[in-house]
Amino acid sequence: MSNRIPKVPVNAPDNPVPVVTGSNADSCWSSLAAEPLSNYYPSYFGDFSLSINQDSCVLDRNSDVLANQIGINDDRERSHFSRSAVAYASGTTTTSSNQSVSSYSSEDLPKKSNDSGGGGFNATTATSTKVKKKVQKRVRLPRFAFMTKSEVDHLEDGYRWRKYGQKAVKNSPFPRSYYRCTHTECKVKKRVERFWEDPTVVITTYEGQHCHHTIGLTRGGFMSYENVLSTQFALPPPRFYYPGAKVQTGQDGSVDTIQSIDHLQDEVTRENSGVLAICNQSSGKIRMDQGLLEDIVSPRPRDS
DNA sequence: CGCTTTTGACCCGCGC
DNA sequence: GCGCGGGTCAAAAGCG
Repeated sequence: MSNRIPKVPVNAPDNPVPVVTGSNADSCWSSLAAEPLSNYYPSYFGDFSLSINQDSCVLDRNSDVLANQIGINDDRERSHFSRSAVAYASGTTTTSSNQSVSSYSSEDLPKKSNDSGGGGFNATTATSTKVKKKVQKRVRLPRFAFMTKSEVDHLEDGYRWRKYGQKAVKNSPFPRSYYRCTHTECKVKKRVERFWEDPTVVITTYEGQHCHHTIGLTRGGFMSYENVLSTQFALPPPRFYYPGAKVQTGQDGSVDTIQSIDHLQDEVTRENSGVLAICNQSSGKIRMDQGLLEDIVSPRPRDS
């Protein structure tokens, strides 16, 4: 991993408002492109660059490159990807083994040859580890990340997650939590951490692709956006909106401020403004407007 | 009792 | 080669 956090942000904006926004993705992207502020936080996100302007904060990689990396070849899908991506990153192979690909996780690595227990390893374990090194290959699955203004760290997204680790992050007062999907054969992982520059913002990073559907309705009764993405990773996550966020509501580029979730939902229903998902700031629940599912699931080109 | 979270130790890659 | 930091493991503790 190379996501070293710079000790001091260079030319950091005085008051960044790190929120993903923009009801019109094209204009959102163009406005960001006009003022790429990624060099404010160079390499902070490793595979990501970070773009911040007054209204938004987006983790991004070049969408075409990313589309290639995650295997979007169709122009139509690529277009959709480009329009609606919040942040994507792709995995990189970092070792030299020519064995078959495996991700660096307990599910994929050979199990320890003994179970001496604990997080510790005794001499026997160390020996077996040396053997394992020869066949071990470290690969990152495709990842995407997004930032959400939320009071709760772990946003409910319709899947069940088991926390398997927590680490202090260098130069950040906030720890990073590691979650793994509880589905038996699913290898999707997720990292959750608070943005060190703005503690009200949560950075969520998904890695991998669910091989199953969601557990259904969440406890709050909201549909997960991932429910409709469950079979295809190569689709972007929705953008998240919260009270106070600025969204472009007019064709002329006019910007409004979201007053409340209900107000936003109203706007979604009435104008089909392109808002894809709403993150309830206090509960952290992601609410899906089912009328907009088609905006998320790009129509697949059909031969017939 | 089964599942989840916590937590300290260990592994691994990378930069110096 | 060594140290640092991110990522993971797995026993113990917590919880419903």
